[in-house]
Amino acid sequence: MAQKPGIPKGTRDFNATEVAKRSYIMDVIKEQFQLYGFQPIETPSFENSDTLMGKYGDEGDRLIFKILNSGDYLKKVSNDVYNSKSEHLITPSISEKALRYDLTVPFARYVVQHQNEIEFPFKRYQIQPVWRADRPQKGRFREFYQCDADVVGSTSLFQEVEFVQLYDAVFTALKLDGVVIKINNRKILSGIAEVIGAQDKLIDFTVALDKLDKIGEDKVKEEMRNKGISDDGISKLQPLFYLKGDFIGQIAKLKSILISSEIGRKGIEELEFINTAISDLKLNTAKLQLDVTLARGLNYYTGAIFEVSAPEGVKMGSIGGGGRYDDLTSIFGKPDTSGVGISFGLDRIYLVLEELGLFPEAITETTKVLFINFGEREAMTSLKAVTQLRQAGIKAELFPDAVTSGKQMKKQMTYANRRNIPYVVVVGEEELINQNYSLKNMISGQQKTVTFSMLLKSVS
RNA sequence: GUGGUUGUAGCUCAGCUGGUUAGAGCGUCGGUUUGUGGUACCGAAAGUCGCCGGUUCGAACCCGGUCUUCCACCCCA
Repeated sequence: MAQKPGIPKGTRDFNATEVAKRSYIMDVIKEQFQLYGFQPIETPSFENSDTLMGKYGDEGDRLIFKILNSGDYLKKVSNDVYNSKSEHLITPSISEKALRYDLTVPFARYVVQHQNEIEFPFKRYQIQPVWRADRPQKGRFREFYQCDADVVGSTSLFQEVEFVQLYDAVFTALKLDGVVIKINNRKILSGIAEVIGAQDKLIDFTVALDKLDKIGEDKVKEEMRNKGISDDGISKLQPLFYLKGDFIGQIAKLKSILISSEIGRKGIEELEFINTAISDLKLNTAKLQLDVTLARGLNYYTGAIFEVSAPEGVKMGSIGGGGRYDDLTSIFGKPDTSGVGISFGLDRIYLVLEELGLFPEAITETTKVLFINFGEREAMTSLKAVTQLRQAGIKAELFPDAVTSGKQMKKQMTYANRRNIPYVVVVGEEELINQNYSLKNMISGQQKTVTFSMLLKSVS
């Protein structure tokens, strides 16, 4: 055998079953997006580098796939730059475009670019692939789909409330019970940083705090110390490490910690509003949980932060995330436009549904009736019946190649069996003479001779 | 980007401290059954042991590089 072809690491081929299952998830999400009033848009798979670079931090820049300029791209590079061997200098001069890294930044660009055509508040959804030059792991790919819904141009906290409901609606529709919608607020994190005198180290502080679940209290403190947060400040955090219990209880404790911080109090107020509304409106299957250690997400979140984790017992990272960003469009020249949005990780949801066996049987259903092909005359008669069945909305097909021996018959039956086609119709010489059809049920193995109207009725 | 891990037939995997013609199960194909699949029996095909190089009389096995898989970190859906 010749050298086998392959695909780049972190990418995948999808077979018919996989495509059907992925479409199922996307259709459910789309349906809910539309029920909540979101309109679809699409943006190009690659953007100008300026649009993307610097929006995700240094780490993000590293993970953006850059597209090499066309033509003799080295010719334009000055000798100084060329000899510098510095990627920071060389990359911009040989690459001016890059594959999109997420859907939020291109959306912000879209909003600014089309601001005069858009009615605000603008609610849009977008389901498209994104690319990251990451090292693959379970549930982590270099090409994957994001399903985003965002609202820009409204500061109302009802948006946050509706997004919690939307998460609940989608996962309920997917029969994925028991997902946990974790919520936090950047203002609370800012408030805490303020209280411990580490306002300038907010990012370092939150990144460390976020790891509490994973590495434990001691390591978190160690990391904070390494980042230059004072021991005095860290000791003030102590109550945070034991902040357990229900939403209201946690809020009460936070209030006492953040009493001196105006921004912290504002964050608490927002969380209370959302929780009160959700308690009143009620969720179907999801749970809303306050998690003050939740700090993931991009540097641009300013208010609410969301993350959805799979039901307990499923080993999978987050299956969704989002938050409010007050200033994203100002990077592109449109200040004072608040946005809030959420994202669904299609590929991870797929893995979770697969693991729990939650895909409906029906989605992989293919052809329902296969006609055995005995030759030209028989095939023509069969094709007439096939056409009528199709008009009646029944998936039907004729085996394209004729029987030339008994083995061919066997081959066609095997084909039907492999493809899980539940009915086979035999139209041979006998049936042609008698103007009837031999209908075989492939599950029971029973066969009967019928007229067309009986055939239609049997397979409907 | 850092550290580790994996790669043998279409698939899942054996293969002892390096030693003749590299094995199994499942699948595929053929036959028992020339108008009948899914279960049974018989038989067959199929592998430059990820790729390149090195050590050795001799390498699937040891060493180096590279690609790939999965995992941890970084970060994240």
